[in-house]
Amino acid sequence: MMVESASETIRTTPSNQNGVSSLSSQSDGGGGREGGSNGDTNGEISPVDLLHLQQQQALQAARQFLLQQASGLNSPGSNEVKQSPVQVPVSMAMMSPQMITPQQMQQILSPPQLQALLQQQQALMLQQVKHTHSHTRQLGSKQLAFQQQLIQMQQLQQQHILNLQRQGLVPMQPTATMQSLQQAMCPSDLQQLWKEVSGIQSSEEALKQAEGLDLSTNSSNSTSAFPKAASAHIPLHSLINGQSHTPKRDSHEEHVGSHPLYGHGECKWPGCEALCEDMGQFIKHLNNEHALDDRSTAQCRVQMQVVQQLEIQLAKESERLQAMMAHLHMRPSEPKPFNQPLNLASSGSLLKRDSDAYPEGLPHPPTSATAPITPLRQGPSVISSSSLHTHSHSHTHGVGPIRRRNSDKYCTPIASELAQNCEFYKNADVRPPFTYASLIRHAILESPDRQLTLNEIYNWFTRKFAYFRRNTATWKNAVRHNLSLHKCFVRVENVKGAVWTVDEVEYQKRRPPKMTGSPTLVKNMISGLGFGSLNASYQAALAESSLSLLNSPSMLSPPSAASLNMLHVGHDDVSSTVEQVNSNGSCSPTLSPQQYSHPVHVKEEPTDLEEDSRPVSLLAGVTHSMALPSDERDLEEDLPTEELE
DNA sequence: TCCATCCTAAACATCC
DNA sequence: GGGATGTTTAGGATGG
Repeated sequence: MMVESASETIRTTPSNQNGVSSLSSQSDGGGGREGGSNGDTNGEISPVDLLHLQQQQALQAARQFLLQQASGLNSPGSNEVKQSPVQVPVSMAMMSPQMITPQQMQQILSPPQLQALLQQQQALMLQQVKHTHSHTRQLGSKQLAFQQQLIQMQQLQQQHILNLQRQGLVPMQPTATMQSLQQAMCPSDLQQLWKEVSGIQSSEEALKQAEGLDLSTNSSNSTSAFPKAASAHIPLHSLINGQSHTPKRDSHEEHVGSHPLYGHGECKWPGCEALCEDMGQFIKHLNNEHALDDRSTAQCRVQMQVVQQLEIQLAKESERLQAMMAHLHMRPSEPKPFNQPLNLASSGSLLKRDSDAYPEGLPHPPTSATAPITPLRQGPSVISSSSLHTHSHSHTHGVGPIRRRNSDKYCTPIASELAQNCEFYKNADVRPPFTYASLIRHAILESPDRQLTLNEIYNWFTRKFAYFRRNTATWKNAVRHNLSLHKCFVRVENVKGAVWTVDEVEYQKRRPPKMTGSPTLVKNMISGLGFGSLNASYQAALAESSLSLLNSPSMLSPPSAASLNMLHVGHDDVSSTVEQVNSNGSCSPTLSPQQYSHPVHVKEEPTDLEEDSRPVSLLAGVTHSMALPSDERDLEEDLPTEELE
């Protein structure tokens, strides 16, 4: 909406055609970059760039508007403010604080433009003053400018302007102009105004202007950004009282050696900048020049409103930042396998899926067997890479797999994913977003004995994933290849033949660090960063990264039931841990301590140094990880190796 | 660009 | 001999 408005406004200026073409091409729903005039036809435009572009065009619109305003004001013999041919609402939309920061407005407002705008408002205020203060002398231009700024900082309370409009004195356009200027006025502008005003304005006038700003005259403005109790509606006597304490406080702070109004050898009173050699001189200056009088009171009041305005601006900017972050972290165009209707198990999960952040009706991954796809996890990696390109490299042979390696990269909780999407993966020809190694490991750890024959691994794959019910030669070869290649998979011979087990130590060795930093940092990232849009699985992984530390007996109290629940479904590593806990706690019907120690025979004893580094033997390496106390195991499994050391 | 990781393909060996 | 299993190598792709 704002983009379109910008285009409309900018179209009035041929010099802005560049901005129009590029912006309109982006505002038409992603119709491409065929505009081409901006020279950005080959590169991808990031959302940040788009925002920047929009703001630049907004600035162009604002400049155009101001120029037209100035030209209208400069028309000779014009006593009334002319109605600009520019579409005012459009321009105002462009100049809203959501589009232009005060700094940018300061940059675009050249002195003549600002002067023209002020002159326009001077004319308005002149009539206002004539009406409301008939006894008042004609004010100088700087006084008027000051008064206008006062009014602008109160958002030009509508009641006040409506009164003028009823008198036919003020058209709508200047109202919007002042509002926008007020929104865009930066502290330096105000400082300059202060400087202009402070030297000439009498105390009486300042007081009158301040009185005129009282919100009591604008009480009908329900949308006023200034809380009455917090800013302009503060009774004057209270201000005076507050001011009366200033010298006493100053004398106190003199001993301290610092003063908020004193810095770099000069007075920081708004618009003053008087040079003071030392604090004593400054205090003297403060008491003399900025003593309790009407002018200081008015200035103080204005300063309050400046602060208010900045706070409002900050709130708006923060809101915009939130929106930007939300947008950048959530790409609606991404395939969202976790939003599948088949995601039956997730409904009751404690893990809140990021589907909440999506509007209804977004495309879901196909479930047909004709187009295997690889669901991508929603996580940091997606933001940086997967969202910008398809991430769907497809080989020309065989299964046509799509690369996926995020499970290991970010320690995707397979147990959580499978638990919540098991039906989906069973029925849909969707490649699971896990590596072969992680799938094999999960299959093995999921088995009652934590050991599987190759054929049982095959069966697990085909049973769990529809994707692996075809092209068996390819993925079975890959499974065998992974079993042999990775040292974390240990071939063990038992009475039934060769089985495969998992050496967790080795598995953790080959896993990249999931999250560096202190647990506090991780926890703060989860809780404080506001990444509600992040995939809950990733959040769970993060949480587990910290919980694994927090669960340490020396670190924290036992995890809550919710935490345990999350752990159980949230991470393959941790789920195995929980299983272990359950087995030791006689909650699991599948595992017993005896089963861990059932006789198996190592077929091939390792001989190289690396293998010798394993605990005792291959079997010992397996049993080592399984026999660890749960807390230790948590630490070992969930922490990067460097955190363990 | 380099490197680590992952995936796929393929060759080869061994065992049943 | 054939199939299953296991090992190894090679090459391409991807991402840090």
